[in-house]
Amino acid sequence: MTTLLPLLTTDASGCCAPVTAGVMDVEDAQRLARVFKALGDPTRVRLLSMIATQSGGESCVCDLTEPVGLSQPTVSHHMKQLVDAGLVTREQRGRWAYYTLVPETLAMLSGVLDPQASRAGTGSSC
Amino acid sequence: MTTLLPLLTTDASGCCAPVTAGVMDVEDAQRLARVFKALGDPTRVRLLSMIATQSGGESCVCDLTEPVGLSQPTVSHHMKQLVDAGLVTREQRGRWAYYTLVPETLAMLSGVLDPQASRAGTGSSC
DNA sequence: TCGATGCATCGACAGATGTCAATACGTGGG
DNA sequence: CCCACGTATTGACATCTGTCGATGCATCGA
Repeated sequence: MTTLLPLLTTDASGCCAPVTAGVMDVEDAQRLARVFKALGDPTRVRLLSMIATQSGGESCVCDLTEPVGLSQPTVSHHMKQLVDAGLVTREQRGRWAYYTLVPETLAMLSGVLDPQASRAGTGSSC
Repeated sequence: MTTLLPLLTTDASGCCAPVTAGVMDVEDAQRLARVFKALGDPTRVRLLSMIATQSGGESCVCDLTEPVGLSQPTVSHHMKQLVDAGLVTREQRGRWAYYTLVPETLAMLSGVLDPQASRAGTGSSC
């Protein structure tokens, strides 16, 4: 599991290795940053919030456009960002496109950021 | 506590309120997005990782420039972003500027994203 | 079959962002 | 006091991003 505080790589490979060893590699950083970037817009945060609070845990674009106060194409654009980041999934049902959160992605991010999960590696036993 | 899955506001005010009630308000979303945006760059994620893995939990710019492979002004720029987002603190000691993680901010984000913490409000008891 | 509806894509545009070289700022040493 | 060193700031530039109106593409109902 990757954690952010140490931001250690998934494998606990090198102990007492050079500074950059044990540090998240470039690819992992890119993947993580891609997801965080999707969360880096107030509108998208609100969209996620709306989907999450919606009874049933899913929403269609038509439910989201008005409360967000932006045009339908803009909302569609944001939803695509969230889908590409793996934060929500899209399901077409009839004329409507329903979006649902991906708890696994949220849990992954939560774990990466959790300071509690980051104590390993801080030890001085080597 | 704010959680992201429901992305509910801090106060559990409205039950069975209109759709946008219980949803994170605009200001909260802006604050959150601001921090996530700081995490939305691979370089900054790596910088955080390096600081976290550094023994002592702090690093100066001179330690970060070379492993990141970018110019010193660019690293300084990124560090300012991280400071402004509340993810790290800066302490000048002699000629060097030391940066340290802010565990509280990471914990806050982790809590916001944690799907486990978001079950409240999903109930159908009203 | 045809029109209406929900959503995505396109094209355009202003503003934000990441990067660097050059320069300015502060601190410590001689 | 002045110089060297670590860092921050500035200015410039290319690229990315958020937003919209217009349009295209399915799907459903009549």
